[in-house]
Amino acid sequence: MVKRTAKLSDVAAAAKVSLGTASNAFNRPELLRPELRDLIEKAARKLGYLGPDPKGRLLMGGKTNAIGFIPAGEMSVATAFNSPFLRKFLSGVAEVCEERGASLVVISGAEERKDWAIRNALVDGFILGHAEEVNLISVRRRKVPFVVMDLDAGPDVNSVGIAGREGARLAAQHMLDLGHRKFAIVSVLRKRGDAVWHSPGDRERQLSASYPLDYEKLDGYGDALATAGISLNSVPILECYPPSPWAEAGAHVLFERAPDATAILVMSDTNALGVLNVARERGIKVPDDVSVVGFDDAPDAITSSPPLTTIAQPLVEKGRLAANIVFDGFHSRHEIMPVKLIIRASTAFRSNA
Amino acid sequence: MVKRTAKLSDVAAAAKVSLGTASNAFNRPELLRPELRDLIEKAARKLGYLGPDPKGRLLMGGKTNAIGFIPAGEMSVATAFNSPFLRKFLSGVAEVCEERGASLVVISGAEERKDWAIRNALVDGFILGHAEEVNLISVRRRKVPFVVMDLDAGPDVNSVGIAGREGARLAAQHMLDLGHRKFAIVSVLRKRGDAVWHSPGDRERQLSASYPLDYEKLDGYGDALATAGISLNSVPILECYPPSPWAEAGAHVLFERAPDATAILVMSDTNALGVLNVARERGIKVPDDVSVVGFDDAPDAITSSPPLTTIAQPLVEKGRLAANIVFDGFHSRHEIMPVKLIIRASTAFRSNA
DNA sequence: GCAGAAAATTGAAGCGCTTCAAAGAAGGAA
DNA sequence: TTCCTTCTTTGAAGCGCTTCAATTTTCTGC
Repeated sequence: MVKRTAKLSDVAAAAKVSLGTASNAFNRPELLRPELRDLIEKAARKLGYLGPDPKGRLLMGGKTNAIGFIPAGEMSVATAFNSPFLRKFLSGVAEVCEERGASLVVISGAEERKDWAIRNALVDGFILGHAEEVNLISVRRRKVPFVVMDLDAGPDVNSVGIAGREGARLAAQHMLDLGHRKFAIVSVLRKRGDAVWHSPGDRERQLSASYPLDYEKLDGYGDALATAGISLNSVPILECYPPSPWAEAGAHVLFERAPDATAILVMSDTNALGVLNVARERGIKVPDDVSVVGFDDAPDAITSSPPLTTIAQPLVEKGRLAANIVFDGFHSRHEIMPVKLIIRASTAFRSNA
Repeated sequence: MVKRTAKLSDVAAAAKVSLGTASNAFNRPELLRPELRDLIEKAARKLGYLGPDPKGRLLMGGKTNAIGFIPAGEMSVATAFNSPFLRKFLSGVAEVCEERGASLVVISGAEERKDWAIRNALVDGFILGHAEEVNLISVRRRKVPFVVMDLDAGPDVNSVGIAGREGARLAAQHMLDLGHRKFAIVSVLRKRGDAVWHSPGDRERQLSASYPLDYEKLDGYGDALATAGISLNSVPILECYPPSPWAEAGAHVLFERAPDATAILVMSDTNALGVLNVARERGIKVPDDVSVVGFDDAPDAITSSPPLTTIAQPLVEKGRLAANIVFDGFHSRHEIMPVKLIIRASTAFRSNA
């Protein structure tokens, strides 16, 4: 005899009150006479009833009191937690969740399972790390508010991005101001894999696995270089997957194939830190021999050696904004957050060449 | 005229099939004749029906396919994401979630709201960062599997801990082996606030806001020191809240009040890194003037300068184990994970005093 | 002690879906 | 043609709770 766990109706019966009253006893106790409340509580205790099951409540048009975060592309949640960039972003999201008394659901699972998870996640809205086609479709079906990060996915889709082109322009301009003329770019490879090298000169160069934001940054670098008469097309580009040890492997490729570059423009701090480490390893002095400028201002950009010059984006604020948009149920907000150049110690005047 | 969003029964009606069949069309399509299935799909499309609402399914005894993580005590989720310790632990948890196709819910909210969140979280189980009385009660009510970290909360409660006493013993013994005889201990203050200083000599010394694990470590230090005839009671203890800038503030207190200590035993790497930073700032050379040993082997222990000697605990494995215990629905497992001494560069032979 | 207002309780109708025993159809063997 | 399988589809019973209009009880003031 498996005795089912007691439910609200059992308690109501035991206390000889109606189901509605029993419900109120737990949710709006101020509505009933104290003595009745006691009676019900007593009955509940006797039956081992532990309060309303959230599953029941939910159905009645209830909120789940949680929002979901979907990491971009094939990124695993474990990777996400380890990314300084996402960590800071997520703390912004978490702050808002906390303020609103909601929980944060990190959706995991690769490919098909992820899609299933999106369709079934018990959340009131989503933050998409980036909009993959598939996910976007599934998210749309849910008919809940959502926001896409770093990508304009259409006028009817909330998005929060940054002034990527402007940021990149600032980074490159900074290098130009320091007298640099020999550049190399490290772009972000958005899927796990070996770094991809793009030699200068090929007008049709296409990055292999990049996001729109990465192209924006490329344009921004180009904007600045153009003012000095340098064609973006003459600059080599390395696409590199940021997590360790890919960043380091990529950095080695970089130093081997572009040994004469004195200014390295990196689209992500994680990659930039990899460059710094490998430079040290190879006896290349930063910033004496080579200057490096990153992007994002991840938390460890400040503690690296040397501390990294980078383009800061307001990561925590970005997370907060995204979360608030979802909680407030907006439907077509497009926010672009400002960026700024943070000069630390990884850039210096070009040494006399 | 607000037109309610279509539900499964509408689809069934439109396709002139029973509710049950409609349900199967979406969940076990192989059960129906292909043509019927098409019919239903067509009807669904026409009505703008986007597939079964997870809320409905849930009620039918369904799993939520998610487990919840409850940060210890008053720690905010934002803080949790920024703690190197928890980050690594959580990536272990996330790995398992991913393998099992489940999501990870990070429960937030302070005090009362948190309790509400626990009672209402849509999860199949919990991992408790630490067992606070209140939370434990609420978690219990949920009648779902859960596991408590770093604390034995009773025989019927799953727990995953580490060999804290042994680890601390190793740390202190290492210092003894290096010839140190003047110690200071930095313990973990488990609530936000200024560091608390405990002078040596008071036999009744009670830490003010510490967890059982912290006392275990204290015992471990004591075990080792005893072998050298040093009484734990003669060693000053600083209790310090680990996040920045408290760690640094605490470290200043430490150096002011225990200027003659040459060996600092720190119960958390986060605090140890604070000590390292402040030492540098004050011109104290580590490990030449002072040796420091941490605990946890947080990710940044390896990149600090100098790299931190510490007691490693298998954080990722710990997260994995905890998650698996919850998913597998165990009820009284008590696991203790091993620790080991990792010698890096923050400890050295005592300089001739 | 009574009418009317205020407070407390009830009951029934869902919320949207899954499940499962049972009924119905279609197909084969005799 | 009839009986027995096997494959499909149905129907009804929940899952556990909330809500709200309607009803009943209790309280006020005179």
